[in-house]
Amino acid sequence: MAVSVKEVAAEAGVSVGTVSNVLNRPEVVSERTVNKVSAAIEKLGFVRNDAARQLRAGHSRNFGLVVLDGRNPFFMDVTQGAQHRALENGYTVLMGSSDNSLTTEQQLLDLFEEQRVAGVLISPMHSDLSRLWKIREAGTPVVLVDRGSGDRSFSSVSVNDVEGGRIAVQHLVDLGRKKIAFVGGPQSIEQVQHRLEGAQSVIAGTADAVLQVMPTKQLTVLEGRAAGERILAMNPDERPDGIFAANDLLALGILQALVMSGSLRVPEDIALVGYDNIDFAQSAVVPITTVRQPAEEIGRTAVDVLLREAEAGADTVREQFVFTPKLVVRESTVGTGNAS
Amino acid sequence: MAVSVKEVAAEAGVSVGTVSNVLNRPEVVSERTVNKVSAAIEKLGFVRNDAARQLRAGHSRNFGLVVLDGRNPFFMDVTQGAQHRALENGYTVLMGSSDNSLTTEQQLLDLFEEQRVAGVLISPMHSDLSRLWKIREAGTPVVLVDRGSGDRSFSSVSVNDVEGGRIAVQHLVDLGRKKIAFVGGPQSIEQVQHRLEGAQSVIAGTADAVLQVMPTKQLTVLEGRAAGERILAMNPDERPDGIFAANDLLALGILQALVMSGSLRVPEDIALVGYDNIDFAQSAVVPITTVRQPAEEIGRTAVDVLLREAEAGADTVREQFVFTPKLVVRESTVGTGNAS
DNA sequence: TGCATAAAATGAATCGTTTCAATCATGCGG
DNA sequence: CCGCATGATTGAAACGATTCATTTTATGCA
Repeated sequence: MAVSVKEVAAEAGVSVGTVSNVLNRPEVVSERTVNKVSAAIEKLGFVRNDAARQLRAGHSRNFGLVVLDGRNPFFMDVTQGAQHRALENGYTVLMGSSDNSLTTEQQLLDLFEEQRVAGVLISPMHSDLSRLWKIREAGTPVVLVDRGSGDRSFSSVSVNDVEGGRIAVQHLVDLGRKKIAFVGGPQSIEQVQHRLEGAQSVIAGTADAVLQVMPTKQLTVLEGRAAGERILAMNPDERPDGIFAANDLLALGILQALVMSGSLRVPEDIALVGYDNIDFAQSAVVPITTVRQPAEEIGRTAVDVLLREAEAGADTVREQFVFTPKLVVRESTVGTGNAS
Repeated sequence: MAVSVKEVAAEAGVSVGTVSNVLNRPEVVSERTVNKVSAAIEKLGFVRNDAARQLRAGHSRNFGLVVLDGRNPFFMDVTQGAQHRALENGYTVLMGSSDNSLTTEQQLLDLFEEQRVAGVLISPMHSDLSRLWKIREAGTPVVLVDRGSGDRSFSSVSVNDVEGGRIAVQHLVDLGRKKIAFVGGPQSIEQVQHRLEGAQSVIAGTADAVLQVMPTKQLTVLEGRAAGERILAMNPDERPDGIFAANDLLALGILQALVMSGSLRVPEDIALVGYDNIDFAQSAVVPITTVRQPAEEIGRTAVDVLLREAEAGADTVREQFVFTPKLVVRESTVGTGNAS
């Protein structure tokens, strides 16, 4: 059923080696032969078997990408960026979502190892990177995405999350909000941890300001809604007047809860800041002030770094890219022009 | 660098065939040997080379999935559903987005062919399915996703888009809206075409009702915003009082434009219906009435069908799944309890 | 203990492509 | 017309897992 080089060779009256050369280094074979072989390929509908190719090569031309949440538009954008840059260099990207599950993360890495991916891009769930060390020792380059590598032992492309948390909460404080809530979790996610640290640093430096941490199990709209309910149920005098959500999905959920109740106005009663600047943040009930991360650029850069590591082999210099986040101010903190 | 069965065999003091048996049919090998081999595998850190495996097998354990827009949450949900069901059966899904480009669609299919995927799931861009015929003739099962197969020559898992368009516009008409606009495109996308047909059928059966078609180049928030601007710029007496957008992203964009202008209220001046029921539709400025498609179930079902086709080989009965869409009413058409 | 039979283990052949040392053809200067 | 350099082509080996016909070992029974 499947046509192989052998049959192409027979059809064109040349050897298999020549067919392979036509495929991979046409410059070393005479024009007449190229034509003959091309015609045979066309006629028989030959399609190269990638498995055989990579068996010989020892590795594939795929990169493996593990993100924390495949449904979060932020990671979709990262993926998009990575996919494009990879394609430009003749690679493809296998994307998998760990979905908050360590088991799934492991499974994906197992899969990638079996497939002998040319490199791994990962936004790891926690700080135990031992598995990633093993993978790299086996010869597969690894780049951390959206997450720095504390001791610089891995290349990484990330955003300064502490700074992001800082500017978010500084913005709230500048608006006169003193009772701030940080909504986010799990703490095991380093990004969440860092954003919280940034928030705390602002509070520490501001008189009268207090921060209460409201943990969530995940970074989803649903969890956000639950957090919103909790805020609504609070005693009015302990209720925050400013909320910093660890990402936009949470913020969206919180906003939904608040708006649906009708009893608290955003931003008048509670100002809300999210994180990521996903497209949907600006089309929310109340457009959400957020901290922008250059998602596509992160994806592109990560692939660039990976390509360099793959090129250089074992003795690579690790690269640390850290982007600086930017505040995007919208109505969820400053209100609309007409409504006070 | 890479450990192969041969080395495992040496370490365990058995033959390569036995190692393979331990890996694939442990029931035929004695318990003692299984233990020896397992220990060797553990010790050497052996990871099966999938390329070699699938070279022998003749095909991989991957399915290829081509969606129209990888950033549309609807397709993300379809992908998620497909991925889960595939994983349950020991397969993985390679997802690619054709991004409105025929060339990209072709490239993805080329890639999938080279990778010898075990099956193709595709939401094709247009009605020329000749390429898909070829793929199937080469022995790879193909299932159409979110799109029926006119002549039933392919298995398909889809939603009745004509019905979807019908209930959307019927809803608008029931609310007394007579000047309806259909926003969507390109027409080459069959889903768009069908939703429009459904809309037209309602209009045809309703006295005084008129439908104007506002074509878009893509189904994105950005295009939606542009369409919204066009509506704002219209002469008030030719402006529609009801809009049916071909998907939620467009609806979101339209809503943004209308709300930002401040001169037209939704739903009082213009009622708006979207399509897909993506999560973000309900957290929009004005929560959007929409037509729900069971995205994850579509993905899951598509994989089920593909598995059956792969199982059955050439002489398969084609299956046509058609889900019925459901209207989800929100404030963008009926207003809030308190306002009006 | 011997023998028939079942269970377990073996290893060579296979999948399709790429690589590379070896061979063959071509053209050119002398 | 020969020798040689250059270019073109060849074909066998290799990649690593799986398969299966064959051989070896174990088990049960008389």
